[in-house]
Amino acid sequence: MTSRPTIRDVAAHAGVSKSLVSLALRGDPGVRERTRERILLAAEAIGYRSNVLARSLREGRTMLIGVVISSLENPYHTEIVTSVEEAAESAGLSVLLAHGSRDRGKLTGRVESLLDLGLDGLVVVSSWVEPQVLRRAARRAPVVMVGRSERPVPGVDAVNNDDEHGAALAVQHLHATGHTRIAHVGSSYRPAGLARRHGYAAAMRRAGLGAYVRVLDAFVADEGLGTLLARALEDGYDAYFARNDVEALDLIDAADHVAARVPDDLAVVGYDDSALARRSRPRLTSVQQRRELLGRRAVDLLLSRIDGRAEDQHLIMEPRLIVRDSTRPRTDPD
Amino acid sequence: MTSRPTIRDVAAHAGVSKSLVSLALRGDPGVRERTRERILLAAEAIGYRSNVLARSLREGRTMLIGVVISSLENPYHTEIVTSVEEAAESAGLSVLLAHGSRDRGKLTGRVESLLDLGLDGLVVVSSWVEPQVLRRAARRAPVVMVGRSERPVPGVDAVNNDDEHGAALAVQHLHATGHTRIAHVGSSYRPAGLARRHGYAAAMRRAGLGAYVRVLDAFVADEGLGTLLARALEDGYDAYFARNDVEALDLIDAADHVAARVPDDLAVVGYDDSALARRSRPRLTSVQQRRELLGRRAVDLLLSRIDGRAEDQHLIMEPRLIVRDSTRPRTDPD
DNA sequence: CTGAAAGCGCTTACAG
DNA sequence: CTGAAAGCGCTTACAG
Repeated sequence: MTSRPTIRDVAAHAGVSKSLVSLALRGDPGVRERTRERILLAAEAIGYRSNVLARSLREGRTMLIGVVISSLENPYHTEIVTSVEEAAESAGLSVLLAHGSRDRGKLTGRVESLLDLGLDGLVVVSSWVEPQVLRRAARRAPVVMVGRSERPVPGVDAVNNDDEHGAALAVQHLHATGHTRIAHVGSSYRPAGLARRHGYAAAMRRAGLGAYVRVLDAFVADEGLGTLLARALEDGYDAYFARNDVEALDLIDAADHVAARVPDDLAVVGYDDSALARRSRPRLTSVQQRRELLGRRAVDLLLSRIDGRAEDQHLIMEPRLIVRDSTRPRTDPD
Repeated sequence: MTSRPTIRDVAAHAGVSKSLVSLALRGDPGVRERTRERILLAAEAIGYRSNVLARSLREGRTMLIGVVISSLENPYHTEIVTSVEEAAESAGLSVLLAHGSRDRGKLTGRVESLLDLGLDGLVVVSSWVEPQVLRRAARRAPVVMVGRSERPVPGVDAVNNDDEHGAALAVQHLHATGHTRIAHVGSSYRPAGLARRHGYAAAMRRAGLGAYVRVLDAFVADEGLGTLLARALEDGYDAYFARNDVEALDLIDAADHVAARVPDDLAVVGYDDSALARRSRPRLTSVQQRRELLGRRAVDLLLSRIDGRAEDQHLIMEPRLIVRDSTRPRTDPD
């Protein structure tokens, strides 16, 4: 709280010049070991900490990257944040986190203010950031999009989960465990939701189940999920692939209300393999995105861009299926 | 990405001096309106953005505060973060968020690196930050602790939830809905957990139920919660107050395994009123901490400390009980 | 109302 | 190996 000691104070305390202190602190080989030690001790003694602002101003880079997420309430996103942080840390970068509390305008504001800080790069883990905001941002610093944006933005790198394939994994699993009437639960028209829906329909057709394609979309139907489910059950649909874990749990809840049991009466597959999936009853079979990889790759892209790469790069990561209790075990042919 | 325009570029473009640009940008009344407009237009035209680093270096304050949380996975904490942000924003401060992913050493590191950035203040929403780290931090910038730290730290302000009272609310509610054998579920020896346990025991005694005080502590007992619950049910315990929502849901899960129904066979009260409480089955009765207030007060404390307040301040906020389906409705005397 | 100057704390050539 | 100097981009007195 009392005014912070500077390099000049260290110099005075160690009886050397200002610049020598700087050299010693950053381990320049041209400083005699004994001198260096004396300086380090002096710094320690007066509680000196390098002023990051001043250094950044001088160096022209901050060693800071920003991460933007829509909301802290989405565990899938926060896990990606953690993996970005780990990768950043091992590259010597610190991470500043900003979120928009599900508010698009606020999100834009947070992006701008992060950039005003003079970040070295930005990782966006939110499909809600508008393309033109991304575009503008990319003119100020390298930007990597994790997940889909509303549309591809030139100048912005991306690392994506293969949502079509994730949906296919779910459909294949349900099919292999004896189901044919497999419905999709999803009321989102965001990029990821759409990709999963398309992936579902395509996988159904590939499995020869095109005739059974059915989407429970509470938004379009303007009916409760419970009503939609009851009707689907009547029609013999005993398997459901939900757009994410939350919708999967909502479905299980609805099933409970009509006394249908999971997985005996209906099988359910979620998406995201979130903490919810692991702790729900029954534990949820779910498509898992490789979060730790997504984060690491995002930082890689940032670093190579900072190093001067000019062309855009888009990475696609393959998800995998985690089987738990909300679907039947695989039926061995006998 | 091309080198950022500076105040000097704006000056050249508008045909005025560097300092005039600065004055105009910050709305100094001594600049003629027409001139100011011309300068603003010039800034706009060349895409000028003030360099926050340079300004902070000059001004000696960053208008940035840091918020530290243990982990992004705790929704109770992230909601406080959001409320801190809102309060900070209306005071013209930006928030930098750091978390420790449940790792104590990492948490310390994050605190240090935030402070190295020259923050104007720090809000700590984690009981895991060590007292000596808090102490050291408080010498560098104002620090406010939200929630309990392991012990009070001189120089650090605090805003707390009244956990003893929260526990009492739970006990009173269970008692008022016809229960007398009320057990506590909690295996945490962190500050908040201890306070809730003490509050529970005290409230039981005040209600004349001291003889029924019983704690299901899977950690000390070194037995599964299921076993502890089964035994308690045998002993007639039909009401449970859990240290937090997660433990409450674990209990409901355990009850399910022994085919005991909530709230018919046993009533359950959680703590935190997290998103989990709202979406579980049955919806959980839970003690709610006033998150939005906690955040606002924390920022108030920071601001008054920045303004020079010297003495420490500790605020205590009262929680309230949110009644849902995991406890019986209040029994009207008839 | 306007311009030249100093300085925030740091790092990096550049002479010694 | 060491010291004096310039400059990162900004703001604020201080003269005009």
